[in-house]
Amino acid sequence: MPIKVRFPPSPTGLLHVGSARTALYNWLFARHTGGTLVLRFEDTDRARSTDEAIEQALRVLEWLGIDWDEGPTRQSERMDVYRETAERLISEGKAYRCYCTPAELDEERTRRQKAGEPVIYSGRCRRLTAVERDAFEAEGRPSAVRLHVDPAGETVIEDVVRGTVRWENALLGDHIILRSDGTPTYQFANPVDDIADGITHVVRGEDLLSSTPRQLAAYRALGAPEPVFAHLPMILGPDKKKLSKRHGAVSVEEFRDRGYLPSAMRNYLALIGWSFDDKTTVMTTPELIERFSLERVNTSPGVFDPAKLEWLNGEHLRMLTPEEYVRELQSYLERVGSPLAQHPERVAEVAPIVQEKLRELAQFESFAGFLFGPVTYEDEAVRRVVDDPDAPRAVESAKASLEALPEWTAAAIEEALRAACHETGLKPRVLFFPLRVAISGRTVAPGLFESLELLGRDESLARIDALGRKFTLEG
RNA sequence: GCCCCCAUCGGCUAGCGGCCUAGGCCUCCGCCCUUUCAAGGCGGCAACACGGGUUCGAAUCCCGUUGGGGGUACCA
Repeated sequence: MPIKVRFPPSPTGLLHVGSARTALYNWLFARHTGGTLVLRFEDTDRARSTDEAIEQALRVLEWLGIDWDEGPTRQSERMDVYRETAERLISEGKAYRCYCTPAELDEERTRRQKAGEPVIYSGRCRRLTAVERDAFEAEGRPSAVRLHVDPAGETVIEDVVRGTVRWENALLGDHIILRSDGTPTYQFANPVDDIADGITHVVRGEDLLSSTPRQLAAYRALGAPEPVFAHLPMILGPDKKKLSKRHGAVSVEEFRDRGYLPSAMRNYLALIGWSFDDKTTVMTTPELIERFSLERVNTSPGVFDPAKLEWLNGEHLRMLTPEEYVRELQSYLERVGSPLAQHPERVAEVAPIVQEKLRELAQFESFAGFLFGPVTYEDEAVRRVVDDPDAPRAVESAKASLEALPEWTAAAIEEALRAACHETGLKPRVLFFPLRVAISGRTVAPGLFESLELLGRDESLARIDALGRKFTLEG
């Protein structure tokens, strides 16, 4: 039987890395097996669902390169289906109307809680006589619809990642499938759609494991074949708590905006809860698709580690061809509205000398901005030069050799500067450091010789002069 | 309270009874690359939660404890 999976986010907030990982696993599984992926928005909670959230989710999926084969559908457009299905269940005696008020339900809950009993619905309204029911209706009492869950026996699943998991049916209670306003609950809309869509594998977060028996009760009531379940371990914040907005950088778009590559994000996300073997870390997306399997998903929750993502992004940045790198960099600069985006030719010239160092494209502006316009000096960098007794000599000698240079290329510059080292007896690190600060204003920058070449002779010498004046003034 | 899940270095993980004096990656710390450095190379610190079993033999299997997580909604 062909495999069919789905990713059904509820558009009630930002799609964070946890949901993105779930989407990714479904996608990898579908692509690996040649199956089908369905995208569905579960927006039955009208109060909390927003169009903005849907648009955001779509943007994230597009950026991540996760495409789908069917949908996106919206549950809010299928309200009549859920209602009709619930009605049918009522007429078949598998569901019933419940007239209990929130206050009554609340009271029952606290009473059971105190008594140390499982907190489930008593099933009181299931036993209502026709007369009692008519009375409630006449009274105009609102009613919800509950699914009658047979308390006998147990519900057992063979979870692909967790193995056998079982629940006593007596501990389930009759849950609500249709609210009193006529809208379906997740416990109902979700299985109804999964059945309608012919979903064969339900791959989702572990937070949904406990709700599985309730959904399976719906499958049974509807006489549908059960899907295979795979509950993925949760992704936790650094405090080992469930991921939330409180944890800062967990919104996928935030990483996109800092210049992360989708391929790096996919690689990193794939590695929380899954591994290929004991050695492989860096993987391209085709490799991920080729190697992914639900059987190798592990059971324990994982902490989201931005540091490793950052490292991995550097790896993926370096895997790009020079041409690809320029394209990524230029489009990144445009997307974030960087002024440097105005100079695509310059970006193309500079890109090769930063590719080996950057971990995030967002670092580009501070790392290479000095090649686009005037320098701004970091206090720290200037101070270190001013405090260096050898600096004046270094600058003077370097300046002399550079001025005499017939040809302004990185190779010639390197040769001249190394000769200057030899003449002055200064170590390269000592002689080069003030030059780096002079042209870039920073202690951390791309390669010195390449930077000088790109900057041009006049500008380079002007900056070296400017720094020289700085320490005749301050030193 | 009740139900379910989980438990290897600071983090991600490998390990599915002997190959483990526990391997890889990130982080951190050193050293090297007669150029800073966030790049590269080399090296180092660092873990089987605890207690009982089972077994010739347990990180691996079973039970319990502890700890963490999730659910227990007319949220998803």
